[in-house]
Amino acid sequence: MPSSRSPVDVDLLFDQALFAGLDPRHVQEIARGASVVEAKRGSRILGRGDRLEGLYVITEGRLKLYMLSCSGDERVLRVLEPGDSFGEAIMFNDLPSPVFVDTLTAASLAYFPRDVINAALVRDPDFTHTMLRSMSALMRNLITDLETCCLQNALQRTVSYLLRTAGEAPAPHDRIVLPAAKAVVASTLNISAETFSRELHRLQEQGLIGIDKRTIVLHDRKALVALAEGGAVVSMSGVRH
Amino acid sequence: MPSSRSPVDVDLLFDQALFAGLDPRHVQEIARGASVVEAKRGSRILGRGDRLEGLYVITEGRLKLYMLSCSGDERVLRVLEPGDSFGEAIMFNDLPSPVFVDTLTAASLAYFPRDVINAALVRDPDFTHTMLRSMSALMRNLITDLETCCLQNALQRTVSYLLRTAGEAPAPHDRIVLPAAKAVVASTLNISAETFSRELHRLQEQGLIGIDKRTIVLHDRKALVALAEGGAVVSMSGVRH
DNA sequence: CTGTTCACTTGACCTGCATCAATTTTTCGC
DNA sequence: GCGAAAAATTGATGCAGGTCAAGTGAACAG
Repeated sequence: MPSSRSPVDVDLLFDQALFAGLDPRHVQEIARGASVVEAKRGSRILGRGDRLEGLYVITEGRLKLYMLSCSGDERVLRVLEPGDSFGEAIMFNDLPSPVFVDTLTAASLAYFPRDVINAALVRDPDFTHTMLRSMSALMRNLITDLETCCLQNALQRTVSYLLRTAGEAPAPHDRIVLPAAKAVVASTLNISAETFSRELHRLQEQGLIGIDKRTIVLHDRKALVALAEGGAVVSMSGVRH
Repeated sequence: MPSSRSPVDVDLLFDQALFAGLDPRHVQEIARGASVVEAKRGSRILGRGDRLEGLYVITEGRLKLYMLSCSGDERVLRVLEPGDSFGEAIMFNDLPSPVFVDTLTAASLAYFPRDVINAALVRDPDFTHTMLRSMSALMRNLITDLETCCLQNALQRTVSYLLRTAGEAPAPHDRIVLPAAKAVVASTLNISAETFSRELHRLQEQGLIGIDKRTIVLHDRKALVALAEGGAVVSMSGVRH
């Protein structure tokens, strides 16, 4: 694994969710024990079966966190972006990783050894809470994933994804840029790239969205919400056939 | 929700995973803030959308943690048994619950208000670590669930479940008793009760397992492992047809 | 013991989506 | 700007597993 001992830029850490709002002196202390990892596009950062003695926070670039079936097909769980972290679960219970993490683009990560994290947990109750909240959010996401992939059909999954992605920011946006190739996003939704493409274009035909490469514009939120909840399209001109 | 202010039996708590190995005085302190909840079979303990100001530890009985699709079909995520807990994720990030929890049998639970947990976290770093490890284990389970339901077919899911359930104890056993009705277990595996039944009986025909009501005996671990990994049955007499 | 209800099994059928295959479009190195 | 590789689209086909339906066995109240 490409690694470096160059110190972590403390200012950079303040921006990251895990450290936001903490006592600057504590963050400084944590930063002292961290190191920077630079990786070029397509590198494996973590493999199934690997053990991990710390956790990573992404400061730049994009990675995919995924599983492989024995027959070799890949299921992407999540596209990781700056501010996201991974490795908590593996680090805390000291078991081999069940997932792979590869870079999708050149990326730079901050690595925090277990001891540094543990020391910070003892030192700073705020950090403990942030960590617990962060892990709670991850669990919630996993549950949403399960819900998506067990209780919804391909159309609903596609629409839910669009709404979720659009609605995340404090101010919900109507313009989405897919964080990766359509095939990767499709895998996240546990559908084939072909089906994903078909569903998107069906939505476009119905006038509910606009597609331009990886940018998608929502034209009719109300109708989309109805679709996600299992209703048929009623509004506007489109009819499901 | 049925509730009671009767004090929690401290000795009972020592047995629970979340409190095992902790300083008895700290456990005592936690117990002081807890209350007992008794519920009869079929009660709703937690509903989707509910907020939760604490977490539950099961001391007796069995519960199902599940989701509902908008069309009303149910997907059981986990059957909870004594020693298991739920509510952490909801409590820590203070968002409405995405899941339901109902009792499958009469049950008794210990309820720990958020403040009690928070105080314990500040007081006792060991508890913090236990909590983090426990949440890590939950995340790992969710990932396993996703893996099961996205990357394996019905046969593999069935076999994986049998092996997982049999292998859990420190000493792996060959005799499994299903924790609930077959339909509930099937839902856990995200397959229909009918398919689950068919797969089990196919395994029986091949001599790999024995079925007696809710008790299942593994006859040929090696062959089962091979099946779970996607290979065909080679050993013994059985041939997949 | 008897009727009723629930759990489970088994068969027949059907559909949503994966898969395969063939283009077309976009991206990107040079 | 050109050519090759990667990404995306679109059509045709097949099948795993869901659904429906009927039947059997087990559990349980009275």
